[in-house]
Amino acid sequence: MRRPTSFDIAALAGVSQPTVSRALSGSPAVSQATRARVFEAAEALNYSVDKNASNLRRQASKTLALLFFEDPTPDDSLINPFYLSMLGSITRTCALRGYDLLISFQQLSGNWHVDYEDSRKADGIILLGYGDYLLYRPRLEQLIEQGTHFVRWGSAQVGQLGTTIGSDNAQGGIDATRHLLAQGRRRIAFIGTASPQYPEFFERWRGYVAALAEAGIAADAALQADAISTEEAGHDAALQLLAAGTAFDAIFAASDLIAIGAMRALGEAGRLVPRAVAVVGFDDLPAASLASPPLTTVMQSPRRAGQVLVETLLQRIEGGDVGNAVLPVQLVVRGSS
Amino acid sequence: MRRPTSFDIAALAGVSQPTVSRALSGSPAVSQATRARVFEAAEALNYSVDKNASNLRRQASKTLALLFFEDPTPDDSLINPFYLSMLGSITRTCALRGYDLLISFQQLSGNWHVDYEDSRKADGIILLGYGDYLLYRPRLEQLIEQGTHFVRWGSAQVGQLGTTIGSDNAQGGIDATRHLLAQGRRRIAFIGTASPQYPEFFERWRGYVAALAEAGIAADAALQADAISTEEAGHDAALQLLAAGTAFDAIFAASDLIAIGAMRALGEAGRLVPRAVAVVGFDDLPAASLASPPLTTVMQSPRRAGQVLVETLLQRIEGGDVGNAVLPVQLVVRGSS
DNA sequence: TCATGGCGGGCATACGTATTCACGTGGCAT
DNA sequence: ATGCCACGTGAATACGTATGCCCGCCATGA
Repeated sequence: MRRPTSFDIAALAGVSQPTVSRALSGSPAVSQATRARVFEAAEALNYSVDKNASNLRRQASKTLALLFFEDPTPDDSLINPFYLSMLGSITRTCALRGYDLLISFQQLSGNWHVDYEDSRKADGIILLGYGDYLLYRPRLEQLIEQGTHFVRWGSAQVGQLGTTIGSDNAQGGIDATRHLLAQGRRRIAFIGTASPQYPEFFERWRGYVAALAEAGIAADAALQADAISTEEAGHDAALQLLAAGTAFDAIFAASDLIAIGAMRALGEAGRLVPRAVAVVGFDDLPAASLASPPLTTVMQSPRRAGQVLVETLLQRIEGGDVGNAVLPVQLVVRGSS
Repeated sequence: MRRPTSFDIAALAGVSQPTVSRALSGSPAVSQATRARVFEAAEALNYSVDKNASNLRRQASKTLALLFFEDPTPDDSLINPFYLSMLGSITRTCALRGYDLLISFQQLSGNWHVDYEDSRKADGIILLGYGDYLLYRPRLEQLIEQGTHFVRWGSAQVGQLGTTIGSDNAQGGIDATRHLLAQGRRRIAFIGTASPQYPEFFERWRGYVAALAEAGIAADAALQADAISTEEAGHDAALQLLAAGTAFDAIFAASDLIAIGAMRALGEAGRLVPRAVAVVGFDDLPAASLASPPLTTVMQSPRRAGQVLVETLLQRIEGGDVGNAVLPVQLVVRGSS
């Protein structure tokens, strides 16, 4: 049997098709009695509104698109776990607001900027992912020019393109470094990157430098090693530091994965954590508390992050002129420091 | 300026609207010259096909829906990491085949079974999640009755409802247990559940029993403790085993999270891993190799799993009559055994 | 030269819902 | 009693694309 349409419901309920539409969409222009009849008929025929037709007519899809970027590991399915844990909260918030969620993984260098909202698949876009800001920027510019509704997760500092939601990375850097200083550490290494090309890491680094300055310590370039995102990179960067021979008694890693990689390297080199080297990470991944020793880290709340992202995007879609948001972070002290 | 439609392209290219449609969708009924003109015009106006209109006309959405279930932790965003790592491969395979992916988290007890394909939001559904099969079953029955296209991840044994893709859980149980036996362990505990209500765990348990039988050992009910999915449950179950006082020299845990929880409990009780108790898990989560000691486990390939799920579903949608698939597993030996 | 056939492309219409507009009916106030 | 208004509903149409059908043109063969 053919799938029922609103006409079938209309016939069964003894009203016209438009009335069916009105009744089902909760329009106040239909009486209670009629509404009840319509619902009954819809129930009987197992009817549900055809999303495509509805979207076409209304010129809106009640759908958001979530775009993940992961440039460093293009072919693998290794998404940063922190983003994955946002996913739950994003989908839930969407559902709560009656929106569906489309999801897609993208190469940063692809031409994703001309897609989802463009073809009316989504009313707005959430951008998630670390990545080289230089690659990112021109695409953001095009999105803005097109008038696409979007929000992104990143560094919510001024001068960033588009509405951006992010953790208070600088404060996190300060908290982590102060904590290490309070433990009596003085030679604190930073593994991450101090390049503004990666604004989140850059902010964390600035917090680190600021906290050192407070204690009257100048940042030492020899105590900084580059690593982007992955456990592997953290491992290699730590090895590099060890090989360079510069003494250090603590590491502030720009992410938990980096920190875990670094701890592995320290372990291989026979340097005890936290005795010889204290380690602090950033993110509070589930893996952080499972590591050994459990990793002290700066917690970002993926739940809150996801909520704010969705709420902000919806406000933008509805024409609101909302700005960036900075979310608080919190130091979680565990065994590694 | 208004968003361009196929009529605008037609006017610019000097052809009719249907020709634009044909040209863009690659119909052979349009000449190279015309096609080129159309593409040029589309490019110039920054045109892209309106998905809603296209879907409406074609009565298909070129979209799949992915439904996650997580009954044990209903309010939290803690999805089983194994499913999350499938996500990457699922979205990639979808993209490769020109499909979009809708995603949604569901309560097992909700009425998700009357939604996505029903309202033409998706052409088919992928079901992911552990969970009580008793809750699950009636919904599956309804899906089948409705003629909805779906595949699910689970135990691909006979007697399961719907097309199911799953790992070779029984073989995994056998491999893990044989491995422990080969290490000279004789008192091997099983943490998970031996209830057919959770078919995947049940299969793993059956493999465990079979391998024991091979070695002339009868399964001892005192060496079995219940735990579903979570790290917490694994921890508690292990404590329970310890408290019961029955001696054991190895644990086969039905999942990595359980194994990690169990190792934590062992650590708290001062039982050394692997010296006093060897531990083997199941899944090969990223966290498995980060645990200490690194967890020996039965690897399921999330990449392959995602691919097979999508490919199978697409075949079903295209009318193919494909059956279940059992994916091979592989034992990964690490420090915990 | 004309018939035939094939190919490229136009015309018309279908897809199913949401919305605008207009109309009828009933109640209330004058 | 009449006029006005508000409320509930129906008729018509818009949304933008895809497709069945048909036609005209050009090339080929007799």
